[in-house]
This record gives sequence, C-alpha cells and structure tokens, in this order.
Amino acid sequence: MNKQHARTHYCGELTETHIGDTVTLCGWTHNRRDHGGLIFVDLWDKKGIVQVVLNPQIDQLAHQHAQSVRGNFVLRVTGKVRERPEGMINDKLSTGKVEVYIDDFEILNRSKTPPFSVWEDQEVSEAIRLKHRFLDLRGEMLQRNLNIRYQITRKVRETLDKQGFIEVETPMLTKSTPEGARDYLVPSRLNAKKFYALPQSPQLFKQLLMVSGMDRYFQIVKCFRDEDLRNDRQPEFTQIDMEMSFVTEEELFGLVEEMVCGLYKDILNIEVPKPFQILPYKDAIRKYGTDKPDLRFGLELIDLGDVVAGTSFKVFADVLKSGGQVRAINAKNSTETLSRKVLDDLTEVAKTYGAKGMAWIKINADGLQSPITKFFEQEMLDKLIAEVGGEAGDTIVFIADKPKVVADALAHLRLELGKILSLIDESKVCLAWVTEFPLVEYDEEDNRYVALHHPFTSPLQEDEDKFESAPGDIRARAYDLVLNGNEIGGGSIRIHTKEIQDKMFQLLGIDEEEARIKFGFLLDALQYGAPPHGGIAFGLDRITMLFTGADSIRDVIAFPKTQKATCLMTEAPSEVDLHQLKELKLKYDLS
RNA sequence: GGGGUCGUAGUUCAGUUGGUUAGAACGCUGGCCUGUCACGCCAGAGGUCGCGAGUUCGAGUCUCGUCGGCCCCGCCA
Repeated sequence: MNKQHARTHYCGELTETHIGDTVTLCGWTHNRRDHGGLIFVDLWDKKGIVQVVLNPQIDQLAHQHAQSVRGNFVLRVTGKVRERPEGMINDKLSTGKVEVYIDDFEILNRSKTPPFSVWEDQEVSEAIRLKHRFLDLRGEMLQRNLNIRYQITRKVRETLDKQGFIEVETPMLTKSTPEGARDYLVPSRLNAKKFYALPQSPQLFKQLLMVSGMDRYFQIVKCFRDEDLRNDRQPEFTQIDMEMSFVTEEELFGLVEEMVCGLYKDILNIEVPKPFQILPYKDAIRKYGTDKPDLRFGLELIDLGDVVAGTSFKVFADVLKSGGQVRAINAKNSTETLSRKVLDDLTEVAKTYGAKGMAWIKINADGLQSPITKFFEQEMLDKLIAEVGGEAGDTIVFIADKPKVVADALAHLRLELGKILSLIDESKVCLAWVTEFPLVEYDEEDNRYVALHHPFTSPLQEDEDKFESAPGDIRARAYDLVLNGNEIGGGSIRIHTKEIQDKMFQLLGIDEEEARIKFGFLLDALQYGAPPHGGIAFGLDRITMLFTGADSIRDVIAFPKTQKATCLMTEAPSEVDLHQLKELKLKYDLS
C-alpha cells in the first residue's frame, strides 16, 4: 500500500492482449457494485471504462478499503488482468472481455456527490452543467467534441506548415477600430483615459506581416466582439486566420480546398470532391435569397415580377409599383404536408423577417386552393403556374415586399420547407465559394456607404471606375466559404496601394484626418512596398460544431459563456475593488 | 432594445377547478448480499415550489414585477 505504483495503462485501453499482465490504473469511479463479499468498480479515464474486481480472497485489505468508495472517487489500483468468466462478457465495453483483479488499492481523492450524474444519459439543465463545467467536461460528449476540435487544429497546422505558412502571434491589447462590431475595451493604467481594445480579428496585423515579407502567415487565434450572443456566436471565439502574399483567388481557393478536404478525410473519413462550386453573390441572392445557401436541396426562388405585372391584386400591384418584388417557391409534392396550420406557421416565419404576410396557392388534384386566386384573371394564373412549373400536389408560396425582405423571408422559408418536406440529406457535404460580393452597401440610417466585408477589401479591377458613379455596383474581391448553409469562413484580396485605400476611406466617409488617426500605420505601410496580398479566416468553433454535429457552439468550447455573456462557473464578469478603479482613474457614471 | 419559452427534493419531472401533511423515478445515507455491469433486497434522510409584491378565508396553481437559463429579431465591418 505504501509503495506507489506508476500508471501503466489507461483504463479504456485494456484488451485480451493484456491478459496475465499486472497493471496499474488510475481513474475515477464511474460506478460501483458492492455485493458484500465481492465489489465491482467501473474505473473511468479519458480512454474509457474497465471493470476492476475486489475479492477478499485475492486481497483482504484492498477489498476492505474499496467498501468506502463512492461515485467519482479518484483511485489508483494495481492488479492482474484476467479473462472474464464465461457468460460474463460485457459487449457494451471495449474492455468488456477482461477485468482486473486488484491486490493493491488506493483512494487518491474522495468526491462529493456531484450535482448531476456525469456519465448518465439524463438531460440536465444547461445552467447547472455550466456552473459545474469541470464535471460536465468529464462526460462523453464534451470529451469527444474537444478531442475533435483538437484534431481539427492539429490537421490545420500540419497542412499549413507543409504549405510554407508560419504561425505568428499578434497583440491582444490593440487599438479600437471604429467600424464593425462593438469592441471589448481594456483601460490603460499607465495612460489615463486611454483604452486598448481586444481584437475583433488580427486583420491589420496580418496585412502588415505581408508588408514585412512574411509571405504566408497563419494563426489560430481568439477574437472578441461585444455583440449579442446566439446559438453559434460567443463573444470570444477562435479564428483560423490566414494571409498570403502575391496570391490569386484561384490559388487561395485551391489551398483552402486542400485543407478542408483533408479535414474531412482525416477526421470524418469523408471524401469531398474538389474544386468547390463557385457561386457569385448575385446568383446566390437570386436563387436562394441568401449569401449562405444550403445547397443540399433545391427549392430555388422564382421571380414573378413580370408575370404578375398589371395584376389587380392590390398587395402585389402596390409592391411592384414601389420598386418591390414578388417572388415564390414551388414546394413540389407538398399539398398533404402543408396543412393550413403549417402554412400559418410558415407565415409567422416570414413575418419574423419583416414580411407582412405570405400568399400561397395549393395545386390540388381537383383544382386550386388559395386565399388569393380570386384576385387573378385566369390567364395570368395559368401563366403564373406555368412559370413556376406547377403540377398537381405542389404548393406555391409567395412573398411580395422590398427586395431585401423578400430575399430574407424566402431564404428562411426555403430552409423551413426543406426541413418540413425532408429534402435535406444529412449525409451530404455541400461546400461552395460565394464570390463577387458588393464592396459597399448603403446604410439608410447613417446615410452613408458601409463596407460589406471590411474597408481593406479590394474592388474588382473592372469596377474601379465606379467609385464616383455607382459605388453600390462595385464588386469586391471577397469570398465566403459556405458549408451546408453555414458561413464557415470569409476573406478577400486586400487593397495594397494607398491610392485605392484612400478612395475606399473616402467612399466610406472617413476623411483624411480620421483615416490617419485610425489607420495611419496601415497607410504608411502600404507606401513601403506592400505586396499584393489576400487571405481568409475560418470560424473554428462553427467548423467544429458542424464536424461534431453539436447543437450549440457552447458544446465545442471548454468554458463557454451564457447568452448574457456571463460565465456561470467563475461568475465573470464581476465587480472590482474600488482601488483597482482608482489605479485606472476610472469611476462609474451612476446616472 | 424587442418577441417567445422554461424555472417544484441533489437531478429529471408530476402536481386536477385555488383547498388537508407537495409526490414519483433516479441519485444520496445506513443495513444485507461472491459474478454484477442501469446489480438486487430492506430501511431512511432530503423542499425558501427562483425571488418580491398583490388578489383571496386560503396561492406551487391566478395577476403584476423582478432575476436567471435557452431560442429568435435587431446587432455581429
């Protein structure tokens, strides 16, 4: 008992090949079954579970000690691996053909009864699990997810290393950027009234590294954005961030495809075909209403503006008159599934995205069923149905509104219909590049153009003459990688000349002085031999979600935050001592 | 900022129209048990019904507020 044995094996690794060996195992008590004369303990570690047997005939003392063992106690045991007696094999365990007869038994630590059963299937409220995250992490799902997350970063590093990238760290305490998301601010003690910001991304630093001749940079790096959380959004998240000099879109796409296909092959053993589909932004919006379409199924959007032009149906006519659109989806073979109730629910979905309503026509075997057909002349109705390829069994759903509302509502209706009609093949992997995003977009509220991607994105060369005439029509050399309807990465070829960068700032309403204050260092750098360059950043958390099938980003992060951006375990954020504030020369505004 | 939903033993839940002492399962504690693996059997402990007001003779149940978890809109260059 006094002599400490070193661990020789992981619990989950023992197999028939170890029969006869004397082993020392360390782990947690997963379960115990005390038969009085004979005690079984299921010992757990990260590799799995093995049954250990305490028999007083083998070792009286060990058996006696084991009587006080409870769940989650930490044990070190030594004993001989034996084949299980006939009929005693447990098929549910990978170690189920063997068991370990213990002759040396030590309780390394006791455990309070945990607030929930770590290894049991029972669903426990997330709040309790988050408060005791260290216990939840002992569970199978999180062990697996974090393992896959690590496999992804390992493979990314391996691939990029082979391609000549080096990983460079960039500052966490940096400068606040005016555009984009809200910054997390850090007060500077040595510089009163001044603040650092935590990076929203290492964007500018990686561009500067290109000016420095690093040629190929990457970093797996935390980024911070002080915005509201979602299912797939945390205030701190991790990007796989890359930048390359003298690169073209084609070259970058090829490299990324290599990496992504490698991940699928290595981790999920799935062969994903290359190259990925390229889908210009304009086409994506036209066909799917979104820049991140789920391409695993059809249900494309159809524009009916021309067909219904001149209709007396006031809803459509008014929308068209004010520059809006009438678009539709033909849900094939859906009249049975899309009951009145389901259509009402879909209407609510449409309303969430700003639509005032959703019109529909069911093509039943015995004729049309619809609240709106009575407003149409037969001839227009025939044309309409022909246009959408309507046949018996189909349901046509319409949204009429401003183009943005129509696209938004129909994009989400399309996804809902895909789910309801079971059109989504979960085994499919559809990856596509969405390209040619608009460079800027007009912000009605602020009365100015804002960058769609970010202000350092290069315009398409052939559109450069539109800076004055039609800024909204300038296409960007920007691209997103979309996986089954999820944006998993995005990037661009950057502006590398001061002239174009100045034009861009001008377009965004950032005057010379402001540009100098905010981005002076970048503008300087661009004048000292900045190479053409471009890059991309991937959301590691989202990729891991998709690879693990996790329902929430919290399930792929070791210590995540709640929807109110708090940590239930550490109780961050918290109040601080007054003297800390004094040192920082900060005080509360109590108003 | 807004909408929705949930909150009752340690955990997951039930709790009728507002009515006696708030129940079950698992877990936990003690006892018995040499082949179990969701061991079994016997006994037991365990409750600020999230919190605060209000209505009522009486509130887990109704009303209002508030706190917290989750989902969504806005937001996320």
